Amino acid sequence: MFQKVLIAEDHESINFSLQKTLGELGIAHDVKNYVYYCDDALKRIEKALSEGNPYELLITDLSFDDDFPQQKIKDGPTLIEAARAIQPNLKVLVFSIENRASIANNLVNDLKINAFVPKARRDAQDLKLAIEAIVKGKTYLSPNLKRLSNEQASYSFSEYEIAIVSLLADGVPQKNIPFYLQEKNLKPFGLSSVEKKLSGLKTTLNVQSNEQLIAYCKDSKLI
Amino acid sequence: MFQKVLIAEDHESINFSLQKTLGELGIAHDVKNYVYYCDDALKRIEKALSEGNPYELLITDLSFDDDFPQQKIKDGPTLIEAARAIQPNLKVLVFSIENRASIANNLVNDLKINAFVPKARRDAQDLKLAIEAIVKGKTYLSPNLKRLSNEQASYSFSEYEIAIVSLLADGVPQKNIPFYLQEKNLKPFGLSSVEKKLSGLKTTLNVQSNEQLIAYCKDSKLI
DNA sequence: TTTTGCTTTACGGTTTCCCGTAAATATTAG
DNA sequence: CTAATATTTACGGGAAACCGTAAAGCAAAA
Repeated sequence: MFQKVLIAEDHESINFSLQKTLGELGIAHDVKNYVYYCDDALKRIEKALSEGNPYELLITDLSFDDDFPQQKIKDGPTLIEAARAIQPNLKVLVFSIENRASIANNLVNDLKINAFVPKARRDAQDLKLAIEAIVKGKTYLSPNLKRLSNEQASYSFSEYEIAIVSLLADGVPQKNIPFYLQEKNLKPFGLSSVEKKLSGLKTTLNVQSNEQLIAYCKDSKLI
Repeated sequence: MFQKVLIAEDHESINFSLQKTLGELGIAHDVKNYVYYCDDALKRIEKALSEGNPYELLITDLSFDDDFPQQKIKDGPTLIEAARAIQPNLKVLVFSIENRASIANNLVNDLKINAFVPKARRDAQDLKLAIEAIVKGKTYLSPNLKRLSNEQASYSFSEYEIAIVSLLADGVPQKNIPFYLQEKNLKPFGLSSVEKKLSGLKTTLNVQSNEQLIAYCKDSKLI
């Protein structure tokens, strides 16, 4: 079992229960090992590393509430990247309210996280299973993750497509979109191309109107 | 201070930390006083009442994840109504991820809840302040609630307006909306009336297109 | 350079949306 | 019951969106 684990979680109440769960796994309890800000987390990782007693596991949330003073690192993924940059062998467990399997998969693929556990019913037990799996060198994806019905069509939007849809959602008339695309150096920017792209998106996602397309994108948190 | 408090919270980890916070306030710890389902919560309230030892305070979440077996009561507001129906003097504290002041205010006005605390930084301290305020007979609205910028324009949508906007978001062409409205016995259902209503909404909310209107409604969680 | 194939843009016809006005219907007052 | 008013619906012209096709632009290969 791990001896040295760092918790980065801004919500006081969840931070508490993480401590309790670690305690039940026999992991030593030290007030210095749970922090409420990403910046503090990175500092601890640096310090522990320089002292020759590095952390073995980082448990972090994905999103952190803004607060004063402004933090340099504002979310979990950025923290993970920064931490791995100075300590590549650090294991990472993400504990988040997010429960979409696609998000978890992307984190495993892109940031090579070792486990993803959503905040949900029986999440404390879930955490224990995840930590035990990591100890054994496995990657753990919680069975509580929800594979959404629209995930089959979980078409990956390009920057170009997101730009168009965002403009629509901001109230820009379709016929004016070329102007804004050109401003952002995105091409093709012709009105015909915009029309074709929107038409193609609607076909791909099986929606009938621009309105439904916007609703879909909002639901998928694409925009 | 309260002697008998019931916790209704489906997330295991948050349930744990609530117990810890209550303990720090000197409230007795009993495994029967924290439940993971609304139905269980109501049963406990009934039982305690019939035994002549009723709960003084209910701490509940707003939304509960679905689970098997299906529960009769599926969310916090419904639980609060049901509980107050059998025990009108029960104090209620809502502890939720929701942090919009408008939602909290509506709960205070409609369901007469006694406190609202959002899950956030320092939420454990916030909970203590809330409970102490309730003990003194006060209503507590957390200072961490966010008064959104669009809240000034937080125009209250009628069932009729939500129906129209929902149809649009479902991909129904504007010209077919009259048919669906008639099916739901909503009037006026003439196409002209629909056009006027949408036009009026866009003026009121200061948006330029149907697409932006849908985006606004999704952001405000109206649909 | 020319050819070939692909991407992007332009164009035109049709449909839908938008919006002002007028007609029809419902509601209320006298 | 009639008149007055408000609400709802119908209509029509103009703008925007939609969609297929053709032209133009561009890049790689001959």
